[in-house]
Amino acid sequence: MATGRTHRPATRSRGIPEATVARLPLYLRALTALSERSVPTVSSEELAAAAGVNSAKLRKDFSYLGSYGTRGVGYDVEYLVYQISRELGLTQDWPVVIVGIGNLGAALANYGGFSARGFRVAALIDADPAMAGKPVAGMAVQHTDDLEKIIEENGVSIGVIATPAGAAQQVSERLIAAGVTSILNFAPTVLSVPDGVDVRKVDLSIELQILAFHEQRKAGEEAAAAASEPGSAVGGAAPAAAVVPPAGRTAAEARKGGPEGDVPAVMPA
Amino acid sequence: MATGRTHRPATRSRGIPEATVARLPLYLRALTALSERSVPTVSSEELAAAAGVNSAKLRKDFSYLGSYGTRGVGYDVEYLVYQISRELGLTQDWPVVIVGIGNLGAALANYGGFSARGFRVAALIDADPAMAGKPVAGMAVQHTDDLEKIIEENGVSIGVIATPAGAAQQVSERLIAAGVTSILNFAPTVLSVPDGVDVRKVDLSIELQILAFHEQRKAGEEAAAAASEPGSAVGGAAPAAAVVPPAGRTAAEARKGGPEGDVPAVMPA
DNA sequence: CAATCTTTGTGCACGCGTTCACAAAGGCAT
DNA sequence: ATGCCTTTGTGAACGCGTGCACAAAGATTG
Repeated sequence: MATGRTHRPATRSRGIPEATVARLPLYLRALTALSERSVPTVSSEELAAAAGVNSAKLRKDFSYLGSYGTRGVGYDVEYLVYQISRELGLTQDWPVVIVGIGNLGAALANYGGFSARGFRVAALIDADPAMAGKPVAGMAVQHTDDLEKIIEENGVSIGVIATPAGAAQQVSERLIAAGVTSILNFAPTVLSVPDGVDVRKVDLSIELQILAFHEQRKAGEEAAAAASEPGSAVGGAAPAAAVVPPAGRTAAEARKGGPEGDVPAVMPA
Repeated sequence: MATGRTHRPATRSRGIPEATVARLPLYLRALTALSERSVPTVSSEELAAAAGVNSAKLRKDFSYLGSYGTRGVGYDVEYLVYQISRELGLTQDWPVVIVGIGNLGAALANYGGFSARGFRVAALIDADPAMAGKPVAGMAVQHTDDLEKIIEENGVSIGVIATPAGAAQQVSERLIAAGVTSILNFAPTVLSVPDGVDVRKVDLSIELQILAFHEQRKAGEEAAAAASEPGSAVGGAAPAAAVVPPAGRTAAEARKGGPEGDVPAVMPA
């Protein structure tokens, strides 16, 4: 289609919706699996099933990248792998540093998924002098003192923070000052960074808490179906109200009931 | 406001938007920190800043839970901690099992953020017989054979999968058959589960790929600002196009150019 | 007790993302 | 070459989430 497309680059190049970008790695993974099985083409329906999304959504996502795909046939697997890789910037090599080599940092260093996708762990950095020099994932841990030097010498622009929460902000500032412009943060803190720096956060306990919310809702509905006792219906198998509300309130306490009226039941008089 | 609230429970109890639920743990963390510093009250503005969100959004989020908060003053920290904990189901104890005790599984087992939030690691399970009995995080690893028994005896409803991708689907099926209804999946695969089972996925490499996309865009814009050479502008410091497009295409290849016109430059004739 | 000041709670509008549904496009069989 | 059949690409409608802006509520001060 080298014919009628001279006016769209600006619209599309920066116009790929964030939600679509977040799904591209998913498609890429599914396509890679198909590629390894030497499947030549896939329909949007098949690929959508493999990636766990709606086929219409997948087609719209691909439409932002361009018109790859042949009507009546589907998409060429290899070609699409290449296009998505290129769009995501995976046709080049991204050196990353991991800061904070505790349990999680070590797990990340050993994680095969990084190198498989064009990411190269350039260095492991830790603040503990006792860690310095120790081999983790076949690589010697380096001390925080050399952070700036490491970033600059390796041209690192992506940093992974796996430190305790208390150290994260300071580490991020040093990383950014040294030239890092993208951060993947595993520390349970909100990082404040200047404009132009991207931060993505992964918080393991948050995910569990979201699951707990839904789990509780399921249990609550079950119980509500059996008996509609407002005081003790919530919290299926495990004993509810292991925590009592704090006593630090005075006026507000008496005034406000819980949302369902089940709080008074567990509130101390 | 204890007066006119007799018709809302149904609207609210199941009406908390998913986006709000996902932010509650964030608020909870910020509030816990304030609580430890013995701060009695916070305004929506302050709390929003601490949680890294917009204050209007925070107030709207809280409004789904009920009318906690006092106009002119703010929110009572302790009271809010309790309300959010209760809403998230953290006032009860959730036993979880971790399946797959590799680097990541071990890191999760050692992760303090779980027990701090009402989650209790009930068991560590691995398929490798050599792992069985080994202590990880002060707990003996158990073999997959006993998975069902462990789930039932401990009343586990939340499972964490940290196995290789190939084993994840089968593990999930066994977990679900044994009674688990919520799964946190770290394996890079799409799990297909029956209705009523919640799955949340965390994929470390996907997060990095999203960062790489933005990183590439930054580099591309920089380069585009300097020179507007369409063939080689993309890919700042690192050499672009380390991967060449596959040769498996015939007709489609000639027909379709890249989105910016930069594909022809790296395509083999 | 009245006036003022602070901060919540929310109605409203806007924009993004999702989904439906279908016309256009291309392969394939006859 | 023609018609049929499959699948893409996308216009349009819908719904959710976000942010603004303000009225209502309560504390506080004189």
